[in-house]
Amino acid sequence: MIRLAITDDHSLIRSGIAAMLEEMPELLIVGSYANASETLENIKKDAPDVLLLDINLPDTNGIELCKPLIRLLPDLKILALSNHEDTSFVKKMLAQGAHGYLLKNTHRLELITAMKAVLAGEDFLQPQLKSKMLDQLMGKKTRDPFFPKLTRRELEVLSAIAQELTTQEIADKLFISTKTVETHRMNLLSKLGAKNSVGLIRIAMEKGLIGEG
Amino acid sequence: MIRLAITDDHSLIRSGIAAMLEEMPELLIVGSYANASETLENIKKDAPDVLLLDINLPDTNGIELCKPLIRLLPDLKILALSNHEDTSFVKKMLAQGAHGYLLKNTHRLELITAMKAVLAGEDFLQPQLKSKMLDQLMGKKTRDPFFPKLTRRELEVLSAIAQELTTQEIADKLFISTKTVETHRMNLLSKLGAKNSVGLIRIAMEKGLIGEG
DNA sequence: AAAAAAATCAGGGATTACCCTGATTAGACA
DNA sequence: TGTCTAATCAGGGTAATCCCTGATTTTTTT
Repeated sequence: MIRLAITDDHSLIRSGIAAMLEEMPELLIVGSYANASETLENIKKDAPDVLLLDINLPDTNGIELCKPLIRLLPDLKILALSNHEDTSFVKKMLAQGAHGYLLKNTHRLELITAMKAVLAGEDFLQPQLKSKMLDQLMGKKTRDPFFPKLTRRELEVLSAIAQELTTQEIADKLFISTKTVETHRMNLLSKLGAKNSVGLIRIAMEKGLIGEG
Repeated sequence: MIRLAITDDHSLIRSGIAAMLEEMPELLIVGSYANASETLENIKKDAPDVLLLDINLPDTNGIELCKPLIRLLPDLKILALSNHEDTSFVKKMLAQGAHGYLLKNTHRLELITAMKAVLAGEDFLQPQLKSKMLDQLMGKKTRDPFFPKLTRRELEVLSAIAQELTTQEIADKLFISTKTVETHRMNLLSKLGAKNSVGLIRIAMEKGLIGEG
C-alpha cells in the first residue's frame, strides 16, 4: 500500500490528481495541503511515502521546503511538480533531496511511472528534461544556452530591480557604487537577452528566479 | 446524461478534472482540448452540454473564444475557469456568453453545483466573486479596491511595455503620440501603485494580466 | 441631453536607465 | 603560478523614463 500526499495551492489540482489516482487500489491518499506550513504541520502524522510537491507555493518555494521535509520524514520520496522546465530548477530540486521532477503537462501514466520509480529508489525525470540535462552535463556548450547561470551578485541585483529600486538605491543597499550596479545590470541584460529591465523581470518571473505566487 | 468537455492547456488539469468527475454516472466526458483551435475543431461533433473553459490559452484567450463557440453550439453552457479574480474579467466573460465563472481553487462540490446551475439555465459565480461584484455594483467605492479596472488602451500599453517596447515603439504600434503613451503609462503606474515599469510588469504578471503560462 | 470616463496631445524639466570603453582586485581552480 | 571568473569602479555620453501641469475630443453611461 502506497501512501501519497499532495501539496499545491490550487485545490482543483489537488482534488483532480486525487480523483485521478483514486482508482488505484494499492494507493492511499493520506494528505492534501495547500501550502508549505500546512505540509510541515501534517506530514509527520500523515506519514506519506510519496509527496507530490508544487514548486510555486504561497508561503515558501518547494526547493526550500525539501530539506525540512526530509528531516521530518527521512524516507519520504518527493516528486516535484512545476511549470518551469528550466534545468537549473531541476538541479536545485534534486540537490535539495527531491527524487523526481515532473512538469504539469504530465500524463497520468507518466505520473504513475514516476511514483513507482521513486519508490523503487530511483530518480525520475521526464524524458524531455532528462535529455536537456544530459546535453548540459556533457560539454555541449550551446552558444545560446537554455539558461545562463547567474552569479550571486547578479541575482541580488536582479531581485533588487524587481523590487522597483533605482540604481542608486540598489547601490546603497548592497554597499557598492552605482557603476557596479550598472555593470551587473548590463551583464544581466546580455545574459538573459533582454532589452531593458522590464524584460529582465519578465524572464526572471517566467523562469521563477524571483518570488512569485 | 450530461455531456462535458474541457479546454485547458495543462493536460494534468484536464485529466485531473476528468478523473474527478468520472465517477458521476450521469456525466459523460466527450471532449478534452488543449487550446482554442482544437476546441473549435471538435466541439461540434462532440456536442457537449457544458464546457469548462480555461481563460489562459496559448492561442486565444477564453473571452474571445466564447462567441464563436456559441455560434457553433447555441445551447452550450460555458463555465469559465481562471486564476484571475479580477471582476472585470468575470464581467467580460459573462458578457461574452459564458454562464459561470470559477477560480481554479474551486472544490469538487462547487464544480458540480456550478454545472447543475448552468444546465438549469442559471448563471453561476463563486460566492467570493459574487459578493465582490455586488460590492462593485453598489457604490461601494473602496479606497484601496482589490484591483482597479484598466481600460482597453491601458491594457494595450501595458502589454506593449511587457514586450520591452519603448515609448516611441508603442506609439508607432498603436498609432498614437508618445505623449499619449506616457499618459497611459503614468495612469497605469498610479492605478497599480507601481514605482516604475518594472513594478508594472511584476504586478501585471502576478495578477495574470499579461500572457503567461 | 447632461455627466462621467476614456483617449488624445503638448511643453518642459528632472531623473534614471542604457551603453560603450577600460581597468583593478580578490578568490577559485588547475 | 598562472588563468579564469566574479566583483569592483570610472568617464562620458545617448536615450528613455518619470513627473508635472494643462487641455481637447470622443465614447460611454446615466
